Amino acid sequence: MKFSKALIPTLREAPGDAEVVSHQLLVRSGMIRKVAAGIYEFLPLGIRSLHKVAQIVREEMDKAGGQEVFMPNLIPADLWLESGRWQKYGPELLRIKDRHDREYCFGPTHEEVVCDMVKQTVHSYKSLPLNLYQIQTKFRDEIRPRFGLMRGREFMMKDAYSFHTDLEDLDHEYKNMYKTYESIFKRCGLECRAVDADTGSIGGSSSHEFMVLASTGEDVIASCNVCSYAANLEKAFFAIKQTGEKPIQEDPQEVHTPELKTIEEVSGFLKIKPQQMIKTLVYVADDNFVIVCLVGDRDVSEAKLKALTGAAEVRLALDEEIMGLTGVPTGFLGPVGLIDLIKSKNSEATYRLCFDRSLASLFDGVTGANKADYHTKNINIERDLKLKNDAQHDGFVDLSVVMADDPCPHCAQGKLVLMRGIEVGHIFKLGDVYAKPMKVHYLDKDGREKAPVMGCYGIGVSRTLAASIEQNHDDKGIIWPRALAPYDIHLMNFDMSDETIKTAAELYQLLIESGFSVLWDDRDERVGVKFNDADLIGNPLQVMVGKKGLARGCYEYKIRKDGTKGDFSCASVIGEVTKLLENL
RNA sequence: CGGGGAGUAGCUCAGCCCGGCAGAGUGCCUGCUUUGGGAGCAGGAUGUCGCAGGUUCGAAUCCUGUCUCCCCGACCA
Repeated sequence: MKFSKALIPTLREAPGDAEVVSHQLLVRSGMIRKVAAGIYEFLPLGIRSLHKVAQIVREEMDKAGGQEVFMPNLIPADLWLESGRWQKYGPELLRIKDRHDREYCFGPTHEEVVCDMVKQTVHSYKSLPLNLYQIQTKFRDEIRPRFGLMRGREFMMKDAYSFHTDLEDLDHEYKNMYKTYESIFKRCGLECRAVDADTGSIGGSSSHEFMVLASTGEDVIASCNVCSYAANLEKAFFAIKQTGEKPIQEDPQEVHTPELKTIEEVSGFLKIKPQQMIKTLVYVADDNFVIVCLVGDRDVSEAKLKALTGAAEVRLALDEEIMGLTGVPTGFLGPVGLIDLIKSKNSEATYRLCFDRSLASLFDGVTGANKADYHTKNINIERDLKLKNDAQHDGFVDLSVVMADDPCPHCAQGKLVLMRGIEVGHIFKLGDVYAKPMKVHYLDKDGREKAPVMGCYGIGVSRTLAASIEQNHDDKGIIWPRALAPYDIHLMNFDMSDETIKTAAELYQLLIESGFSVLWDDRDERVGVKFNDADLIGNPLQVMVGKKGLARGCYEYKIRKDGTKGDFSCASVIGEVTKLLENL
């Protein structure tokens, strides 16, 4: 492509609404433009790179036995009513009516449609297993789209759905997809990590996320510095430290703590560490109270709380609600005697008391005395709460967020390190949670009607593009790996003399005929302008034609990634270019 | 939805407090000069000052309403 004919509106400055570097560079390099919040158009350069990601995904999915299909993104409400998600899904689901007042939604995901497809077409175990995938635009009406392509409302996604006769076969396909995802992201040149993930509201038994490590990532992952353990913060847990401390065995003792409500205030006043305190928080999970006790310096994971209670929404209780439930002002609650207190005060309320695993290694703790302005010292879990100091005990549940340096749950030596990541892929074992309500079934060998077990596997195609830039850029612009670059070669002529232009034109033809994709900056611009645009756009290899080089019988080149410059003799250019591009 | 901020030339933004000809830089067009890392000179085009209403002789500027966008939070396969 000749630059002079191409629509490549590069910008010197990034638009003010672009916050993260991938968004800034995608806009500045003329790849995308915003049309509305979270909705972007792809210009010629952008769509080339997007297609590269899609093509890698397609090739690897096909290699893994997937079959490409294409489903509508306008989906009749009937299908979503059948699965029950029409009611369950919130305002994130964009609903629309046609001229006959029939209801539809824009597909944020396609379990319903693919189930319908399989229901209509598969009737025998002989047709299974199946892995059907599509690469298509999704729409989710996100509350707050942000960060350009990283969290758009409309975005390109590869979603795959597999159907199996049994769980064993699903396990096999899950591993197959896991490996396929590793190959896909490797081919995209991304440093990627698979982590244990929360299955969230989609349900199912097992789930991994594929995370691109980047400081601008929206997710936090915890990983072990010794073994391979890695998990999303929503799911990560830690090993219980065996402190070796023995309880002093003194009797619980009330201490006067006037107006001291927070962990910091009380621990400061009593000159103890926050780790020595038992924090007691009251949550409202849908319409029920859940009282969570955990070690003072830790935070409750609302994701884990949701998973434990099955609630759709959880929030901290208001001060009035806590007073109404317990009669104790916020800040002075403690687990000892709390249930009796609630029973006497408020027999109507539905509530639940949970102890986080972090408490399993706590001795001689301090907690609220369940009356205003008093705390209690010398609380021992085993003696005073009748819970064993042992995380395996039923009385403890996992409700806290891990912290940096927590001991790894999988190996003896490791500590957890926290880092940020961008979720580019997610794989799930779904089981029959969609197939059952959608009445998908087939006949097995014995002629019995059965529901297939399903897996589902997503890749954020447009997000992968953004993630690549987050991971590969410098202050000049994008540094594309060759696999995703819009063009292999960015050709420039240094002057507009007849000889230089003619030589450049011949080289341009030769490179194309040799199978390279070439963007030729043939504009009558100064060298600096061309270099700056070339660095901004970030194609892996720049090739320059100019009088000085030609006088030596050479073309010049620069490798975008590391700035290496050099010459190749005009005669051997194809061999040299081939060699250089092999490593880019 | 709560809190904060912004909408003025393609882009970045000034002007608004204190009402009085619509601005700068960059980009764009023309010409000349220049040409190895965002050149110089000269000339030129470009605006529903987000939208609607109000106050006023007069509104980008003051008032009211509204829409859009951004940030933080809540939310989120």
